[in-house]
Amino acid sequence: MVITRFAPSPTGMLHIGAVRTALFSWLCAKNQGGKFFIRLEDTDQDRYVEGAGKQILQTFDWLGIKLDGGPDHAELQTMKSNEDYPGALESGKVNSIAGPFVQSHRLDIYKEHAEKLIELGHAYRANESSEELTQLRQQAEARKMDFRFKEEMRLRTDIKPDEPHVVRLRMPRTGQTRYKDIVKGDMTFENANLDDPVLLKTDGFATYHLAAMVDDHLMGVTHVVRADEWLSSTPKHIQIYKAFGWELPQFAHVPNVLGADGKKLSKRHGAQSVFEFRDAGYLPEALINFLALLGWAPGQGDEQNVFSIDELIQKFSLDRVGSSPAVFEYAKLDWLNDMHIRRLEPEDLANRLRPFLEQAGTAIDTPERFAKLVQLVPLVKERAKKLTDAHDYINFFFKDIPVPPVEMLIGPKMELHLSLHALREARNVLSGLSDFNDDKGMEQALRALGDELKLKPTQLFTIIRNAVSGKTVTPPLFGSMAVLGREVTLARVDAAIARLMGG
RNA sequence: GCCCUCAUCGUCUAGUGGACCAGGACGCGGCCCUUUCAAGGCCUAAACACGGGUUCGAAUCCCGUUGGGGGCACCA
Repeated sequence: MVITRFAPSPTGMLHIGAVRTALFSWLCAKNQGGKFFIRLEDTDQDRYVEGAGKQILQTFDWLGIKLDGGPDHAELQTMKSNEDYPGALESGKVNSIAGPFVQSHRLDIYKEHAEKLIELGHAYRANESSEELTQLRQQAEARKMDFRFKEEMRLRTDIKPDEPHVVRLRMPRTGQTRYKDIVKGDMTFENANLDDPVLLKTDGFATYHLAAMVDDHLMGVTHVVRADEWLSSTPKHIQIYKAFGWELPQFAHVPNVLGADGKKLSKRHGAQSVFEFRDAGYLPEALINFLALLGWAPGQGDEQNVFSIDELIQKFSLDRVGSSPAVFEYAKLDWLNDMHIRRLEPEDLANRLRPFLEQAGTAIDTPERFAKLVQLVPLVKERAKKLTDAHDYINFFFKDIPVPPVEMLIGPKMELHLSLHALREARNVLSGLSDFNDDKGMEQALRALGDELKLKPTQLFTIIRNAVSGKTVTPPLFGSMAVLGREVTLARVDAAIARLMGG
């Protein structure tokens, strides 16, 4: 059984690059029919940011990523600040992965394991002050040497368990640590280049190195999928596993996501959190599709670009993840968003559009209005790249429009009186229509009128469009009038005729 | 400074020694279609970072250079 995890620290908004790492981790598990869970790594009390845990859970909710394990209400409520979130799992797990999933709830476990390592001779207690260590490091640097803990520091046994101290891993000083990374390939590290990491801090909290390894082992993680920045500490982690005599998981270090300038993604590159993408009108399906393509491609002659989430799960594999950093570019995201918008069923799209329309000032607050929206959806889905684009196309269906100014009602290369005449004739045709819902019939009739008046389609239709919508850019005219209905359409045409007569 | 790592069109990528004068997608430009805006169809431009090897033959293997990214904490 494949088990993967995403283990962020609640130190702020989940970065879009981190989301991609999480996505790969999740896809890896789901592709194998495995499990995926979230663990909150809140072992650094100083960096903790209130509300971050909640936001992380919310992020996965919005993305539609279901967890097989994660912090539950009880755990969330007892975090440094109450992080409870309605969408959290009831019991912390749905698939028998052992919790708790918040590291501050597992302090005893880490302590116990640190002691075990001391017993085994793979770790030791130390109590140099950070000032002392800083000084030693500076001295080493001054002599252009790499700082290493001295042997006498690594062999102390005089520190009592009850006095303040840290526990450090005693790394091997010779030989190499090797492993095969799923994305980076064969890795070799000279142990001589590595120093002893702190496992347990003076405050009793474990560091990442200890906590994450102990948890991954205890929780049965088979594939450690994490960001590139962990690559160089992997040999330390492998030594921890070895010290315990545990079977090694597979490691996969996924490369960073870069901004358009080739630098690591940061605030000045625009959107950071998925919430910003959500608010900008992106679909979770599109974001996931886009993120998946950042570093992964199906390959083997498969040139598909647009993937549903299920297709991604089916085709994804970690060993096809590239090992070089990828640049985040909005153009393709926008295109994918467009593609995914079109794939949605009308009702589904209408529901997703609703909050954006309401925010833009068009309330969809009655069943009638919603039904109208659903009717409209086919007319706008090809035109909207983002959910925020729809409002401009559809607002004139939901509210009264001011009578357009005279200039707008004069057709291209036409005179006022001719435009007026054309509009009157159009009104006659429209009012004579037996079935106003039949946009094809409507089109036929109006085209016939255009021929009769010796007007180009553009000329006639521009006048009608502007009169009926008050806009120069709209969804297809005939479908629009059909949705607008006979009454409203004719009223607007009449108002336009009156305006032209006045002018 | 030291360690690790990466390098194909502007961007995401396919490519695992001959099938590659390098394929796809986005974007760009053009044409067609067209009631506006889109969409769609067709077409064009656009890349193997550089220098050395190895080999009959290299985008693919090796070495170096350059450039990018990451790491070197009682942070994760």
